[in-house]
Amino acid sequence: MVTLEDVAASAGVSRATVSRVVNGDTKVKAQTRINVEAAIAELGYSPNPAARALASSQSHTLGLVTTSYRGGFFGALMDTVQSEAELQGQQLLVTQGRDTAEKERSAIQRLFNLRCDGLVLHVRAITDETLLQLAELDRKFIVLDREVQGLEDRCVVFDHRLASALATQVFIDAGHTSIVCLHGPSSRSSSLLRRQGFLDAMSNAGLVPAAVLGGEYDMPAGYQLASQLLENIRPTAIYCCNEELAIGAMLAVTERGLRIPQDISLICYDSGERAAFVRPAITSVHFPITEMARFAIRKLLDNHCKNESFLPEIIHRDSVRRIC
Amino acid sequence: MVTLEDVAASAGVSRATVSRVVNGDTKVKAQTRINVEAAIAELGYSPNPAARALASSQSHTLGLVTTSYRGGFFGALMDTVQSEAELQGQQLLVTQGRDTAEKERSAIQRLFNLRCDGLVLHVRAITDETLLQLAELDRKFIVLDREVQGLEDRCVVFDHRLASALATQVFIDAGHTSIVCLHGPSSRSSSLLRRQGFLDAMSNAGLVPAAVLGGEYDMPAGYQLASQLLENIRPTAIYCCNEELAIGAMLAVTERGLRIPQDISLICYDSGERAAFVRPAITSVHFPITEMARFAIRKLLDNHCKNESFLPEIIHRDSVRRIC
DNA sequence: CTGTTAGCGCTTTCAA
DNA sequence: TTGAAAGCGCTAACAG
Repeated sequence: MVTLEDVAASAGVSRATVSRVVNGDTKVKAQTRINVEAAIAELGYSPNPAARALASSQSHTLGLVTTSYRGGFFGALMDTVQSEAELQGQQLLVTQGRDTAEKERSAIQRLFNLRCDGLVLHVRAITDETLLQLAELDRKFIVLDREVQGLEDRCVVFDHRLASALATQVFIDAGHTSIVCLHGPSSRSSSLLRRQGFLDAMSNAGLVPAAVLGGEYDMPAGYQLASQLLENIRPTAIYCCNEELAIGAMLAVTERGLRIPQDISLICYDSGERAAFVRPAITSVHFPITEMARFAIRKLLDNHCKNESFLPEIIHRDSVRRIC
Repeated sequence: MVTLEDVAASAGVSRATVSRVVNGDTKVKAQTRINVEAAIAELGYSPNPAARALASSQSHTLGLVTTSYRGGFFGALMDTVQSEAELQGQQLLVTQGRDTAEKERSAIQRLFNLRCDGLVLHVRAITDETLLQLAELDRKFIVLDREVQGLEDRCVVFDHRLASALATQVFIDAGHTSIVCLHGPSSRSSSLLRRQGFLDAMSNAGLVPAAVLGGEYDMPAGYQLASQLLENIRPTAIYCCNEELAIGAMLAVTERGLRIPQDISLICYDSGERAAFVRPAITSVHFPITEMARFAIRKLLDNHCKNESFLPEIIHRDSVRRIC
């Protein structure tokens, strides 16, 4: 491997000067810079990150802790976070928490031991208290999609309850009265909030839910819940708290020879992964996780970053029928 | 941050000794080891990876280049590769190639510039030639699911053609004669091989395909191809070259009021992500990508690793009906 | 079994 | 605007 020293020798300058041009320091004579750059190109020099990290005590490495790697949601998250990190000249280390507090804690610990400059945390199991402790240790991190009391300035949040209510309102405005809600695990607060938003909108409209069923946030759950539901009742609208649930429900609905939206209307919570790509395309409330992730990275690297707020947005597609 | 030196001072030994116990060197007196370990625990010492990398010229970092982050396949790949890497005490840097040769090349370059000790490449667009050149540069890498002429010892491969033929044979053995094949993009060789395997089995059995349709490897494509198909013909069996395609096809089939497997049987190529989890569970040929990925990491770290071969396996589930 | 001693390749004062 | 020099925290011979 060619080193700074090699470049310095080849360009006839000191190592310090090469370091300056590599790091874009302005105090270098134009001609010197040109010479050095030529030497770099000729030798194919690329700085050794370890040496750089050791000397500067900055690893230029960010960490991301997620709940799991499975599901479309993760791909989108990972994609955005990494693109943004690279844009800012940082590398990214990713680790999954696998839904237990202990694993999340150790993942975070490991990433800090690896000397990450900062972490984006998309975690569920770990307690607020642990997060608070971490903050006191002066660790740099941002919490994605979770509100931690006392750490508001480090949280990038979204109003799931409002978003959910808005989505439900679409059904109500279209004249539906027999509406069911399929939601995720009660162990997740964002899941509870979505369910609550649904209930808000219903009671506001003076409506009683046809049913409210919960399970995992995956396709089989959607399929099963919807199947079980349709054995007993025949609602005109189903609201699904994520995309996987919605696709599972679609399968169950169509399997029974019912059509969407002619017989049953559908709306889901989405992160832009698949709702738009199935047929019929599903009308949804957009959960701007990618925008939020991008903002999280910016915030991590720039302390003066002003807080941004993310508003729910309804995306009208083809899965809602208007009832006269 | 506490350093080796701090630990050495606290334990009353030299830095070399601490380094020895940290690295599991055997030549340390039991009592000394205990003292040092106590000091490490007390001080909460964790080695600085940059210093370690600089001194040893080993980064303990592996790289993974994938085509994309989207789709269930990637999550599974990433999950296995990372778990295995961690098991071996390595971290993992992941980058996506995004399906262009140029991006794949630069991703690989970047990872090597970052001083990764080795790379797992799951790439499509880059040419064999480029890979060959890389090998001559003495870069350490393993190519996943692709056969490169002259680089056989660095490739972890799977016989897609055979696997696909085996899957098709299941239909044939069950008495089906009107079989269609839904395959992926013709730009991918593994996609072509799967298609070819289907044709092999059909012609072996003296059967003519009811249809052979190709498109993207995703759910919308599966939905569209199957819909279009069912407008015109009514086969008794559909073979899908991946899981997404199969789920899209299921949607189209059930939407028409047809049942699986009563009216139409289904088999798909799978990587263990979803075929087992939809209803009915889809009979499939298992593509052991996780096993292959795990092996790739081992091979990367152990040159004497003997080659392993991965055999296709049929997993019988509930989507195939026997025709008398 | 343990300590001493050079570096690894870079950044960063401090002078010049 | 440039160079000299002192580390950053660790590993790896080499002695002892």
